[in-house]
Amino acid sequence: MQELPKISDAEWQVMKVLWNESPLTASQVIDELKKNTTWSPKTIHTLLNRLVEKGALNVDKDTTPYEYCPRVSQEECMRKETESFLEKVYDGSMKMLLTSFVENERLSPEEIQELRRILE
Amino acid sequence: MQELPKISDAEWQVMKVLWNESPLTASQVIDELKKNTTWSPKTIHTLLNRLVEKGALNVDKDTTPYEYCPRVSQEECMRKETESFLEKVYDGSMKMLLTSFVENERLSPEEIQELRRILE
DNA sequence: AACTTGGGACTACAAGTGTAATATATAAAC
DNA sequence: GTTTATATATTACACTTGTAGTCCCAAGTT
Repeated sequence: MQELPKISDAEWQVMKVLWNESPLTASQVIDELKKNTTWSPKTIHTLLNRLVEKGALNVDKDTTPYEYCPRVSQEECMRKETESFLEKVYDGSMKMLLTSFVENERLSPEEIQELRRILE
Repeated sequence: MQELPKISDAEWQVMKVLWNESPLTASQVIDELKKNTTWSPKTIHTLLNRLVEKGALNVDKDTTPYEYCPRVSQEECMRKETESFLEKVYDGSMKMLLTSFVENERLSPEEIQELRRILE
């Protein structure tokens, strides 16, 4: 696959909406984001456009209004973000992350159970 | 405790040096970072100063040369970074993170063993 | 004492980000 | 068809970040 563009924090929220369901028009994205943010519609337009410029979204200009959909896979973006986060904060060590998570008691017993199940 | 300042990617590398050992002079930090980066000493000075402005580092100006040491704990910064990363990428779900990590087979069997041990 | 050098202060500067406002084109309503 | 709303494009603007460069001064060097 191609280069993964760098997606900023605010942009991630937009991408998540479209990864969840697409294609969507700008207004649909705006409606969806109203639930979790206080962003002005203009702001969301800006973010959509930036994401298109970056190659993270595709815009279909043949429809009216335009429709947007992701051009990069959520899995890959997650992978890349996770990697750079782990590298930055935990020197790339998932073990350290989990350790500090457990030590800080940020997991309920049920969650720990679930995690162990995942590791089977 | 006080507000945790926002520490950028490059700044994290500087902080890690000082979390590892402090106080250190700028030149000592520079020497240490030479191992992992190609940054000019000037760049590192800038980063040190920014971190002082942000309140992440303390500088002792009574010594010559100045000595720097962290004012914020690594644990807290890790916690905060982890939280916002998890929120941004995995909707706050450690379970999703671990799941996708396992599914992508980014863990060796030994690592999985270790992780399970941690979860005891 | 003059000269050089390393440290520190201040300055630079473009790209990226958060957060929009304004202007224009187009479609819907009347 | 003209007005009105809506969608799209263009512009704004301060702050952060990466990445240094320049200027000045005190401490050693000759």
